[in-house]
Amino acid sequence: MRLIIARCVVHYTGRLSAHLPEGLRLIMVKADGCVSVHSDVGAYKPLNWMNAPNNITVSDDVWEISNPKGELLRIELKEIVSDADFEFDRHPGLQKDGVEAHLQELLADSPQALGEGFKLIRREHPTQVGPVDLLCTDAQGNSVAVEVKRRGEIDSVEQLSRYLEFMKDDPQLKSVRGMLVAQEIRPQAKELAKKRGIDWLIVDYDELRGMEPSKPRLF
Amino acid sequence: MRLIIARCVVHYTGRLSAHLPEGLRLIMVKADGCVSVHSDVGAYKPLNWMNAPNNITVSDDVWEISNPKGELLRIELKEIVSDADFEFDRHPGLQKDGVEAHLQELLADSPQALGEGFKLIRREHPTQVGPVDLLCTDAQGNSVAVEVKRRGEIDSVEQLSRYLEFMKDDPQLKSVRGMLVAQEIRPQAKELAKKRGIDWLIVDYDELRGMEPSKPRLF
DNA sequence: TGGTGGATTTCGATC
DNA sequence: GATCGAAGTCCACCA
Repeated sequence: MRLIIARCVVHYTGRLSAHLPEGLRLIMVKADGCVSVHSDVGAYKPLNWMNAPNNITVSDDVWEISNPKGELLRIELKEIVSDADFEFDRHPGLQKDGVEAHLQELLADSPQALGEGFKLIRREHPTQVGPVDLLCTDAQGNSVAVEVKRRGEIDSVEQLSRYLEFMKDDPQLKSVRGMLVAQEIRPQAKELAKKRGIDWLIVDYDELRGMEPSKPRLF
Repeated sequence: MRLIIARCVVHYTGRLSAHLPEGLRLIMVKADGCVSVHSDVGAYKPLNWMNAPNNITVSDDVWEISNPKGELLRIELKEIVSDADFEFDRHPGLQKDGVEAHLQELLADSPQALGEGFKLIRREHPTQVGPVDLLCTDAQGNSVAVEVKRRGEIDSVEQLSRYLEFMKDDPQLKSVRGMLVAQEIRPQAKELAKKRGIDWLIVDYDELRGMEPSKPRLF
């Protein structure tokens, strides 16, 4: 990884045009050819960037980074304050816990959290327009298509609506209804769900993790 | 901006849990207290990060960065390869050109670009599920709900469909129809629009910029 | 290779 | 502070 602190002017043309007037910034060049320009504010987003694969040409104090999509990043170096290169070992992967997949897993283990008498029929139930997260039956034995999200938004309701549109034609299923389950649901998503006759439920991740599974797990 | 190259172990707990085993990485600490951890791959995303505002406590070789939302980033420094600090001037802003807001503005100025006899009723017309970008009338005086996008995709059609779903219940509006306007529209979005009876129109940004406004602007 | 859906999305505007 | 939509979103997965 090469780290350059330099006074520079930056231009990007591609999906839009963006221009940075002269100023002191960090230019980061990674082992895979990625280039990013950082200011001294904001942890996440660089001011400008070019993801790999890139073609980098350097002539005098002008860098031109281009990619096959026709995007171009042009960096004019006015004054270099620092220039350092470091050799990194291959990065060991990042381990994550608590994302949607895990939430779905917990609910599959404890379908009673969705409602009394709920039973899991199967996970990732296929439809013509994609898999439904959880297919359950309620206490009355009617089918319930469950869409699991970390955060429920309007798109989640749309997605579930599409599934239901197709599932209602499935003679195997008995009067299927939809349920959006998330740790948090936006008001507009609730509005739309209501209009579409879709139930919604807020669940607590930590609470779920502490629940007794309806069936003991194998590990 | 402080740049540390170090062999380190990182843990994040907050919206989820994430763990990085020991490895050589870049730790970036910005003037506003933002902290990010970068590997040598990928321009855009840090492996871990904490956006401002943060509380940073350092004891020996362990950094603990916490924020008011209860998130915690813990960095255990095993070996420091490099540690450098730089003073940046205040960042001059990034200028962007060609984004959706600007496109909407141009179309509001020149509604005739949408069709002969088109007139603007208002921008950001509210519905229960969000505001419609432009509400116009066509030459016949019928309402047209216009969704403006840089790039029209399936979601854009879904979004416009939702608006229409609610607008059709509005007695104020006369036989409202929808129109998707973008610099580029995906084939699948055109398909879906056609199926939904929604018109679509490709507009040229530079051409629009050169158009005579239907009403002169005040600046 | 293109489409789809998730993300510690982030970011900005608006209420 | 909450909410909502855009983003040069990025990214992984899968057909």
